[in-house]
Amino acid sequence: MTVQFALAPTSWTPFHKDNEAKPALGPVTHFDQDCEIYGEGDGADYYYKVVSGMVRTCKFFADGRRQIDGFHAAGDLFGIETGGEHSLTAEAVNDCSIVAIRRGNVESSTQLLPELLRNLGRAQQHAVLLGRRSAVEKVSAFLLLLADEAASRGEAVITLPMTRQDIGDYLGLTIETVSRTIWQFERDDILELPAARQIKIKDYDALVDLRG
Amino acid sequence: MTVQFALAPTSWTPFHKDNEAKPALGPVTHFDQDCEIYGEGDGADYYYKVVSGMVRTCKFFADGRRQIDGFHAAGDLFGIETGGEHSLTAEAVNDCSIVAIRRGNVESSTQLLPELLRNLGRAQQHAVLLGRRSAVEKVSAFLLLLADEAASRGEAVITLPMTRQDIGDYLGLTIETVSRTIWQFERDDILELPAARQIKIKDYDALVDLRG
DNA sequence: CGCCGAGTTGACCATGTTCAAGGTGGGTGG
DNA sequence: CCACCCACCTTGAACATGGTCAACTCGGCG
Repeated sequence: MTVQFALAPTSWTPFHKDNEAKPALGPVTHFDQDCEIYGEGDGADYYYKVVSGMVRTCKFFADGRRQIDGFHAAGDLFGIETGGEHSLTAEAVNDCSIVAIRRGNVESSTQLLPELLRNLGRAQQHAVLLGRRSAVEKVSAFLLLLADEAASRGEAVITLPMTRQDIGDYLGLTIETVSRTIWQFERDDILELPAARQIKIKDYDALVDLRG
Repeated sequence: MTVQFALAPTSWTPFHKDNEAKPALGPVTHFDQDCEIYGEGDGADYYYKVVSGMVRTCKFFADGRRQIDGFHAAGDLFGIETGGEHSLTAEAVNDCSIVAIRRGNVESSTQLLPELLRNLGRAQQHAVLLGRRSAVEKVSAFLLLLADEAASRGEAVITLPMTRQDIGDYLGLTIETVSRTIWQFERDDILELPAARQIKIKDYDALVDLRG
């Protein structure tokens, strides 16, 4: 793994040089897998947009546990904070390209709003997913999310960018439970697993049922 | 319980008649305890602001389980949605007064933004609280939230507006577990319970420790 | 006084965690 | 091209946390 530093605000250069009321964009920066994009407590002068690849935002606890707050795919905005510093850590799930956007442009508010609403809706959905739901419900809900995304890209098979550990930390489950649950789905002829990181859904409706 | 209907959009009348660029406000409406303010699937033409009392937004499942997404106190905005309809149900935790604000005023965006950011931050915190945390960690985190709010109002004792069931559904725990955990805290001299709905924190630091 | 809903307490049990071992596959170097 | 290695994943068995079910207490209100 190549060590890389987070986007340095000092190296920021405007992308749009005309008078359009567009947000000030930094250069597209590449991050290798598992690289930190920003850390908890870093100044939140910029927010970020995924160009390609996938980013996870997460919280680390003193005992080493980790809660993944969300996965962000191409087009998603992340790192939008209420205070002056980031409350989560952002890392590259796989190799990815990111654009930094300078915060504080009031004129960008109207463009920001829809993205912000989307993030809020997702965060709420995530909370609903985590509370008082069984492993089967959590995993099937997660797979359905991925399936819908894949379908919207016209893909019939889900290719997982993230590890079982990532999934577990997102769903509040151990890797063992995630593994067992997925295996159970395969046994029940709901899924097909051509490879470890590939999932083909054979019985979509069954998953919808199991989600609860 | 008096049955009351949700704010009827048809009965909306402007509150501000001058030319100020303020959001169009509906009248302040009162809701009795446990009344529904809006339901999942209702049109989201308005969002709402709590004037007094407390509101819970929650998701109901087919099997009767309920996940509370958040509690909203005086001054809080709720019901801000990404789509055309509400994805959650809003109910009055206790008797409360609510103002409806018409959605779609572009000029209100800049006023909406900070509230939206706050809601996003809270939702993220909530997700972190729900995933892979023990009952002790969840309850202590919840009590600390309440304690800080109470302290900001200059109150030394927390007065709970919500039932144990509400707390359980917020934290993803059963009422029994909530009850046992709080009782354990009292036993450990961390809390004092003058009444069922009153909590005095005796050892704040211990709670911070337990929160993890 | 008795009822009723909210809360507490106890005993048992199920789900998911923990710990431990074994498998698999992609990449690297001989 | 094959052997090895390592990270990732899978599988199994014991265990613990919190859920379930049930009984009981408490306090407010008719």
